[in-house]
Amino acid sequence: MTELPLHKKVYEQLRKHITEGVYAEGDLLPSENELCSLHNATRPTIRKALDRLATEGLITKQQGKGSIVKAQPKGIGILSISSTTSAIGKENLTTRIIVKPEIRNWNKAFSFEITETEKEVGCIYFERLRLVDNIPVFFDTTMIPNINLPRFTSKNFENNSLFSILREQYQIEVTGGEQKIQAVVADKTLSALFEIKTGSPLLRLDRKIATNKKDFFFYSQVLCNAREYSLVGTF
Amino acid sequence: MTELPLHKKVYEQLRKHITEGVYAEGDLLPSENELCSLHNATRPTIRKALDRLATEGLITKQQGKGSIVKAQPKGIGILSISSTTSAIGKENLTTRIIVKPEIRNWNKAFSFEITETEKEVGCIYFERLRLVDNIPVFFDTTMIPNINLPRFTSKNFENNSLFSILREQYQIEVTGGEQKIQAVVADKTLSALFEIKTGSPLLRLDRKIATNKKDFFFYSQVLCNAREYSLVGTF
DNA sequence: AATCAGAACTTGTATGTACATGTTCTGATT
DNA sequence: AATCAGAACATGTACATACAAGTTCTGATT
Repeated sequence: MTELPLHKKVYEQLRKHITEGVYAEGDLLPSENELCSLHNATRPTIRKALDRLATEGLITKQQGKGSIVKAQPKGIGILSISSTTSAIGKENLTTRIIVKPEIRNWNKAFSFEITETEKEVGCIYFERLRLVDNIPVFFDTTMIPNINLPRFTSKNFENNSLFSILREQYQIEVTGGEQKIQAVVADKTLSALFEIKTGSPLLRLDRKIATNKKDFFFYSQVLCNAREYSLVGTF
Repeated sequence: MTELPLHKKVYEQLRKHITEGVYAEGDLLPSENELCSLHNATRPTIRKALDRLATEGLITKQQGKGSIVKAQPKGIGILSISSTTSAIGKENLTTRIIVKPEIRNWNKAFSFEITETEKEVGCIYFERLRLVDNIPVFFDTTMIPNINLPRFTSKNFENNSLFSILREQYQIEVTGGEQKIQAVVADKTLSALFEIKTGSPLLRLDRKIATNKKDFFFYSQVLCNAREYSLVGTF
């Protein structure tokens, strides 16, 4: 267990407090100097945490006034946040495994090209359906290069998020990634999964996810019925 | 004309050099110390510029090695970048005005609520079709509160981007915003505009755009035929 | 010639300081 | 009582410094 940098700890705590409602929309966060004494840190350190919150759209900063907590986007923050669980909160989210984790050969990861090494080792493949308030909202397919993940296929993804498992059991942290977004229409299979009409519009996100392990990426494709829950992001 | 902060100037210059190809994909940027002497700045200042490039996905930083220029996303970077022009480059983009700028009453800005003040002053409304290589790719509707923008409706949007006009003639800078993304299917009107079949999938982006003028937002809805050009973003 | 320790680089984290600039409150003056 | 200058406090920018930790090159030793 490596020690988290101070500015990250401060960021995590503030973020948690904001998302959990300790500070309400429109509230002022403690001033930078107050946060300094709270965390035994100096302003540059505190400011680094606040800057990140600002670029992620959780607060706005106003010179002379302070850091103001922004309205929490009502939709699904999957564009900037890394995991579905943190995007909508655990309470209403249930998961149904459609295809259990298994080893497969692969030549491409959706619309992303993969390296020769990745092709050789194959991938761990699984499909999940995520329901919000018992309505199917996401159908996601995940492909992870089959390197150094002993006993991975036997893990249970119903109650634990993929990201937690990677972090806690394999020390793999998600550091970022890229995604492509398209609109598609539901075919027979998808309309059955989402319980919608064939021809209904769906969002498709192809994501290449980067980690703290160099050259270790994994890939996921998310199909999203964004009728009730639209995807939200800040820029 | 207010002086730009040093860290922003450094950021702008590096960004320009990267997008213009002075540094190729995979190249190392000059080290932080080299950039310090280049710009007569100190490391914290330089690092602030580099950090922004990193969070925007233009570079990755590797401890002990340096700042590596990332591959420029091939798709349309509309998710993180603010204007269509900068998203795909001027060369291939042409604009067709569907509805010329005019004053209208409004009660909502697409899926965003607006304030009483905004309702009272009305909005400047216009619709544009953007073609990439002569193929219709974007259809956007813009609504701008009708405050302090003299002679705005007579401006020409075919050759100048909205963002340039706001910046150069009204000193309004875009500072950020939020957006909601949905998938929709083309109705009769849209299928005619995009020259596609009725029922084809389209992306719909509702955007609320924040500026340096406090409480001054404007709104745009972009419908996007993302079949050939998928939307790309980093996170 | 191959190996390996270490120097010389790189970025990461954190402190301390100084002054500029915008906002809010307060108290003396009117 | 209302007004307004200024104190107090907020964030914005920038400097200088120090050490930690990862990467790469180099040269002495084997």
